[in-house]
Amino acid sequence: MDVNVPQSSLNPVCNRSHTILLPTLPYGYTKAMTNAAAKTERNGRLSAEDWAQAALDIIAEQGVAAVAVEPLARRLGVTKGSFYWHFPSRDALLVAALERWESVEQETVFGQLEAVSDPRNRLRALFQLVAHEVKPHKIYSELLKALDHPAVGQVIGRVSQRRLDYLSASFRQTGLARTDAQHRARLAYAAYVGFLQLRLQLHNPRLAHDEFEAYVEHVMDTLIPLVPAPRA
Amino acid sequence: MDVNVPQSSLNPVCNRSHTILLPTLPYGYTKAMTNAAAKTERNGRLSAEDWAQAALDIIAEQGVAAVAVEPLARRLGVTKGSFYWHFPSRDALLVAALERWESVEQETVFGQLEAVSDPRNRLRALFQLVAHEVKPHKIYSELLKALDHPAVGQVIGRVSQRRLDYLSASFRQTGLARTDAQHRARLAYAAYVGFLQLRLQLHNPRLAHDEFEAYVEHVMDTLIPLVPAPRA
DNA sequence: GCTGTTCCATACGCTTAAGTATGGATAGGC
DNA sequence: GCCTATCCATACTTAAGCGTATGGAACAGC
Repeated sequence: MDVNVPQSSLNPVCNRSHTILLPTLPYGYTKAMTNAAAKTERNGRLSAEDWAQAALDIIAEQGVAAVAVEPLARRLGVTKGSFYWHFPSRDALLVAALERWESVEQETVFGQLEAVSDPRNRLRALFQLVAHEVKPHKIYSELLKALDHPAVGQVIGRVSQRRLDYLSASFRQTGLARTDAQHRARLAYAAYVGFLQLRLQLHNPRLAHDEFEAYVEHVMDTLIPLVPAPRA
Repeated sequence: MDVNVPQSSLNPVCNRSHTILLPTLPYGYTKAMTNAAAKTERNGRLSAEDWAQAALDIIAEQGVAAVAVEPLARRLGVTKGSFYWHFPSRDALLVAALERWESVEQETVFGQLEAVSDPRNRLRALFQLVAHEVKPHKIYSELLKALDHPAVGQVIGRVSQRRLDYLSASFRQTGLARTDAQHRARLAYAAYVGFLQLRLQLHNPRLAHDEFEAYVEHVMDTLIPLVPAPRA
């Protein structure tokens, strides 16, 4: 019936290790990615982590809806017979991918800011970080679009709450009253989320570089309070 | 082969007029909706506008991806034989729905604010409007999630630009310099978009009413500039 | 070098949705 | 009352994608 030659007989290993290395790394998964790639380099087998990482790559590129078993299998150079050995269902893969993302999300965004002691400078550093590293927030942006899915909603809820708490604490340290700090944190975070949505596909005139820098400066000046009492 | 009784022989007209009236109106389409309902009441036929409106309803409820021909046909009490008489493809329906939305979007949000002359009060009224009427912005929020689709991107681009211009002009009238007004408009609009995303599914503790009002007040105090020179 | 576990290919059935073809129903003009 | 344009139902075909069943390849341990 099938006159096609099975592709595994054409290139047994090189194919999948090729397709796994091709896509640019979405972000801080370098360590885990190296492990996966090394594992894939050693032998042609895949692990559940490889599938979860591939799912995250697809999410970053095409959104949660694009996490489909057969396309992912093609991308990894295998068939879905492989997938259903590692996972019982497509939903289980999504959950695993979300867990993987949540576990490494912490240190990638907020971790490198703990060195800055002054809260105002820390907030400024955070704003600059967010403004210029778009790729890291691609997954988060796509997950926001898929909040309808219950598993996504739970993860996003936890992550957003942690980030809001972090922001709130930083604003509190700048001298704001507690409720003001909470409200300011909400406002800043909403601006962040909206920025993600509006930037990624709405950059038609593609905001000139200098103008964008001025915008970020304006945001920081507007949202980060001045010193409470200069104590001259 | 098919032992099922054709549903059209069960209730030839009542069915579709029933399903068309059941869903709560998403927002200001009452006039057009009444026309459609009346037309559907007169005879059992549908128009292209009925299909476009049904598509908008589905978008508001379940997002752009849920705009599918057969589910919509079931909802309207017809089969897809009807659809493909009015539209050549599913994509054409989407485009028609987007055009319909864009054409009525103007006056529903910004139209009722032209009475307020003072720019600060107008901005405050706008913020209050946006904060408390969530349903009208449901479609916009869903369209934001579907920016990948080119047709959606174009419409959202135009609408967002108009809104940004409106905001920018209002901020300009409060005394801000032109670039500051543009940046403030961007910031306010990003906060609006992020608010939409975070509110709809992220209201786990469901922000107490009073706390939410205080938040809105905080946002207005933060983003709306004070009078430039009180001229006492 | 044999065995059992691990991983994967192939082939299948099921479901949903897009689109096409064609004939039937209905309304309105005359 | 007939006739034509308008609107819709039915019955296909095609394409994806999820999930299952089963046999085969590859590797580890001994």
